[in-house]
Amino acid sequence: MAIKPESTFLEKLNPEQRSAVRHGDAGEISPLLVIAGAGSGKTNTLAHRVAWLIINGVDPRKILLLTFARRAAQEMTRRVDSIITRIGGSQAGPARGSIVWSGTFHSIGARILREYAERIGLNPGFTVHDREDSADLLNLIRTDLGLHESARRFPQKHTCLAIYSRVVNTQQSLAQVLADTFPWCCAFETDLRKLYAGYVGAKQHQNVLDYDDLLLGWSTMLEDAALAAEVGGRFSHILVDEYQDTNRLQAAIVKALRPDGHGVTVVGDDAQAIFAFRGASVQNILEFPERYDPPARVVKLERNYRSTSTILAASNAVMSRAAARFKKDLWTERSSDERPVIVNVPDEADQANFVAEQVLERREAGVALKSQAVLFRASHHSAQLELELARRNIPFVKFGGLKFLEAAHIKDVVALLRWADNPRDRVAGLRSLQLLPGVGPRTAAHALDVVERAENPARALADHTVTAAVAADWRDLAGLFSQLTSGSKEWPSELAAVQRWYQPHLERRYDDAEVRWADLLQLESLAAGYSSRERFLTELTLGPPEATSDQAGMPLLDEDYLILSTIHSAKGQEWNAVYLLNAVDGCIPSDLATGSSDELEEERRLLYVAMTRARDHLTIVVPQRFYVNGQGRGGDRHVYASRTRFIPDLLAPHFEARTWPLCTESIGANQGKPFNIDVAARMRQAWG
DNA sequence: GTTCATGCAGTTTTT
DNA sequence: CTGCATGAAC
Repeated sequence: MAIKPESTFLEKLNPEQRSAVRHGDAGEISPLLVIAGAGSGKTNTLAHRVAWLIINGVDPRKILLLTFARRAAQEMTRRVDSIITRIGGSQAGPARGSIVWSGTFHSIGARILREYAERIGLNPGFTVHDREDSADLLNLIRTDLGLHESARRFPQKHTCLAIYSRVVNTQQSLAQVLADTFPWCCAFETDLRKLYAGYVGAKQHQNVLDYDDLLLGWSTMLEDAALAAEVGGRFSHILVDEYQDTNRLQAAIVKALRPDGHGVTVVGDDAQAIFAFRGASVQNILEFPERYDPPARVVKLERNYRSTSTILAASNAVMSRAAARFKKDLWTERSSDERPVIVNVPDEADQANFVAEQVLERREAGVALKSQAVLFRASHHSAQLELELARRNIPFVKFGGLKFLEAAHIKDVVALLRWADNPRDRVAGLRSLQLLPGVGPRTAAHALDVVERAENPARALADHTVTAAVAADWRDLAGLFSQLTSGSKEWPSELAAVQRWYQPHLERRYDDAEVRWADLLQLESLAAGYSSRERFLTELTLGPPEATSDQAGMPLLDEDYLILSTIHSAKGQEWNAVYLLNAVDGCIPSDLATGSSDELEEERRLLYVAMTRARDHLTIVVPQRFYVNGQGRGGDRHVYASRTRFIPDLLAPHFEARTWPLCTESIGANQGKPFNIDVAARMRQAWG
């Protein structure tokens, strides 16, 4: 059934890739597992498979493409479209349409739940809470239940949420999760159980869902076999990217949509599993083949197109000391004499200097800033570098870490929109009301009690009596709220109205109001890209803009800028030159993650992921001294570090060792030697 | 009831 | 350094 001209578009693929793309052509009904090593053209293969299906007559509306991150989803649809227009367009006929069902598990879950809401006992107008909102709601419940008054200190709201989330995503019991992952919270099991029961009740009462509910609700509705068949029947093909980072709940969803696995393709690399903290289980991919009958066919992509042979050799060497289950031998034809470099620098300040200098040097040599990336384990590791870059006027964009949306002022504005969207959303309401001077938790809570029960929330808010001191501000807010709930204003001018109202509060609350105002303008231009308030709010929580940059806001797209990214956010990407910061024990592996051997193995994979992002140049920076938070109070907060344990001396031949600053002049050369001047003595002399 | 001052504790990675 | 809880002052 394959048509001739189409085969030519597969010619650029290697035999394994081609075989993955064409799986099913001969009528195979088994699912497909593609084990795709780093840089092996995974995205390209998956995109070609989708394109191949479409060109061969599969309705693009019946393809479900689940990816891990939003960025990956967009990239995938873009590539499928481009392949189809380039190759298939002429003979495949027009109006093939694009992939409709493409996104993260969470965003697709939200869509499905909204669509089926009425049939499964949900209110389709639900709003989605992000992690911060969920933690705040948990905190409210915790206070209501009086749990904060326990003799021992109750776990923090974020910890409570993390435990809850893990229970949901791993489908384990609370007791088990506490014992395995949060042993220090075991004593609170009973109270936590109460807390979670209250939390679930509150969410339902307020008509909000958290991230976990999007998966849990989706999975639960599929427990009904008839409904599962109906939903599953909407898709002839289900493709999952980054399968190694799915959790049990997600695996259950895929299985329930297609119990026999026919038409299911999952792609991943067990060596790059780095999201266990989120409940992901590498067992998912390891056990995938046997979970189906007939078992999945396994195709391995082992040819690496990205990195030079030396970078690949070093990365493989790091991984060779791990117990990988799908054995792969990555190889490449890109030979090179340049080994990855390990640079020893005195401390983090030097690290920042060194990287800034190297980056500029490479740019002089013709490598654009955009083709260079600095990677690090934890978001704050780049703090010093960010200062140094700003000082030298080197533009950069940072991925990972604090999101644009997590900034207090953005949350303020969004909270009001969300509250208007769903007046029962208590977290949003409390936040909005407390923006008014003189309104604290008590006043806000009382008002909300009234508003949420009212037939007409806007009216109730306006009629609510408050002390004279806040009456004027209250009236303004109530007026705005009524405008928002009545829908008298179009999107996005609704947002503009909110901003106008918010501006004086912003100026009162923050010293750096100007910088924050610029962010709000940013938000406004972002908002223009969405068709309605509801879409804006949902999509914003499920797929927030990923980058934050310095105060100037995102550099213009045509500008050149350096990439700063956490290793986690760097997944799936590649750059010509990669610098890895803080390759020391305590950072990689993080000293918070050395508890179990599983955690340790994940840290090793993290290093592997970082190293394999590099095409031509890889520089690993090892500061001899680095700053540690919360180390012995009063004592020296710097610690002498040693190179990460994942690169032991044994692996030294794979790297070139360097020290920086190289040839220290004046100051450096004399380091430690006393100069011929005693400043203290001279100062004393000045006074007699 | 709100706000401010104080002290103490925790501090990764993301949908 | 920040966030959170507590208690005292407005």
